[in-house]
Amino acid sequence: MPAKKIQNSNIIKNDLKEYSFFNDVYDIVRLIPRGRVTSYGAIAECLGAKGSARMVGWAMNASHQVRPKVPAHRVVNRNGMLTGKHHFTTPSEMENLLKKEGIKVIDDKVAEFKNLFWNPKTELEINM
DNA sequence: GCATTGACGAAGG
DNA sequence: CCCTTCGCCAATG
Repeated sequence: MPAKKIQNSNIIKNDLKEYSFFNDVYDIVRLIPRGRVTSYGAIAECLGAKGSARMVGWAMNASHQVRPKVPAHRVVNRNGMLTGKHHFTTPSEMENLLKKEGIKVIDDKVAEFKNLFWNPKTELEINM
């Protein structure tokens, strides 16, 4: 699959099951540059699973224990809202991490979201 | 096994 | 512009 080609990073070997989809998601998220953000749907679409944005969210859920680390805070919903903040160690952690990268967060939303949006499909120029 | 639940998103009212 | 419905599909009860 495309994402595996993007980066043959050390994929987490979940002992028995290896969910390539999850790993593909993690690989893409790891490629998001500092100070940029993307959305769940964009990642899903990039993987050819356009309608499965929720699965990306589910993958993020498990991403905390994954190594190498996954910058899950750079993934927000399509409106730039920090819908996943409650899944971090503290509700303010996600916002703090983003601010640390120079991203302004106003009212749980990424300011200038449109400009900071990093579309994996076009930025990486994946060929399916 | 069926029902419910989501860090989603598009469409319709 | 807000709300609901629906498709999506792994995980959970």
